Amino acid sequence: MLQKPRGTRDFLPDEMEQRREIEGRMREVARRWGYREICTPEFEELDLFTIRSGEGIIQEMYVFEDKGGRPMALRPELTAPVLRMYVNEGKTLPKPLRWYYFADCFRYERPQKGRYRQFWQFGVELIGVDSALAEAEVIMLAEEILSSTGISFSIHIGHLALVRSLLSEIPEQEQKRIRMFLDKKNFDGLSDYLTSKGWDDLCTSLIQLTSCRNLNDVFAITGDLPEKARIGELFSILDTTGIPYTLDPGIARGLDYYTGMVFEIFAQNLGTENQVLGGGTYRLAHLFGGEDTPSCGFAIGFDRVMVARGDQGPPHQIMAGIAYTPDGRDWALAVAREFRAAGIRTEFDLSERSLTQQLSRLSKSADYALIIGKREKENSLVTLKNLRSGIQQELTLPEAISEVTGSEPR
RNA sequence: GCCAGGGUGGGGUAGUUGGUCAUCCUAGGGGACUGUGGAUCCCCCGACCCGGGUUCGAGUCUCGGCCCUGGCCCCA
Repeated sequence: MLQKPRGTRDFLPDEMEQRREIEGRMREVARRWGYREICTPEFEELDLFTIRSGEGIIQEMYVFEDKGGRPMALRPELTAPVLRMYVNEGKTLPKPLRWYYFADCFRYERPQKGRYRQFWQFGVELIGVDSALAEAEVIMLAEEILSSTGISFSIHIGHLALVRSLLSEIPEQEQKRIRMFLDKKNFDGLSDYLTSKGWDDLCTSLIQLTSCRNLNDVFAITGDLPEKARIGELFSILDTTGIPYTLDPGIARGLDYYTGMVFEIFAQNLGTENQVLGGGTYRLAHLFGGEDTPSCGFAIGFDRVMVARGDQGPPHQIMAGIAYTPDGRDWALAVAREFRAAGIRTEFDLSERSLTQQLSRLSKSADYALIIGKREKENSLVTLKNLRSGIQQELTLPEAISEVTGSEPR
């Protein structure tokens, strides 16, 4: 038997309805904040992804040649495509741009809990504005979107300038290494590494810095920085709004294009892959041939949010089923048409069996049964039976529709 | 790429030191039942992940592969 490709999933209706429900909540929050949806191609020229991340990521991607021999890749993420799109078509639009996307991405990696080879990201990009207020907006939006999904999470916010200020004397390559240790909170590894390089004196201050949880302590270690006022303003805005967060100067993010604020959000109820969101302030447009443009954004791992929620069952929708005798079929078809026109989910019996059997089937899935036979047809009525209470009544079609429409989901 | 544990009908399971027709529950289909449901009874459907090896004989032992779950690495 054929199997689905490793790391991919099939979704049955029960799961799909839950996913659409959560996706819808995320879209709604983004809409209320003035963000509008965009869409980019499922695959792009390979260069788009290697320009920024190097050739090394090729082995983590689905790469192929098209029939013209052009190197292509299924998108492994959406920030680069969105910024490519901005450079191509968005340059002349009034700034700032508020865009969001919900789309699938592909990475050739070892599947784990909350990590698949095809996965969905919900993300926003705020393009063309460079301010503490913009950064605060993005963080607040992230908080509100995740809150709407009902999961529990914690927000960690950092700024790359903080660690960088202590490393100004260190060559770029070694800085990167050090940031990796800090990001993982691997202090032993850090200590060994710094000792081997003869920079022992840095170790204590770096560890102290990444352990700081308020700005005064941070600046006591770093001293004055050019970004001090900007950082102070960001956190002061966040404090004003009362949004819960943890200051975390150790956050490094994996990529070089981040320039300032960086933040990550972690969910409870997940395994090792517990990060559900990552983002920050970055500059990417100039790499794709555009003007140097400040941007800020984040991406949510949608599948991880769904894992963190757990299976809560699909949202209930009122359903009516139509059971009929052969004499009533024409009238039953008309009734079904009217129920559907009124927005009611309505299933028409296809078994052509006895009423007993039709009702038996309906009792498992439907909230209401519409029983239609010769009598109903002759009087242009319907018999509406509430399958939960067992109460049934003969009604006109409009009466039946308003009875069903007015009922509450169980 | 690495490590550990797994893979028996659609879902969940039993299967002894290798030895009849591979167990049970559930789901699904049909019937008893052509104007009133959930119950009951009966019937049906349907599985040893794939391939090689050992053996008279493999669901069971062995090797390789595939896939699943979790962890490492990585994480744009």
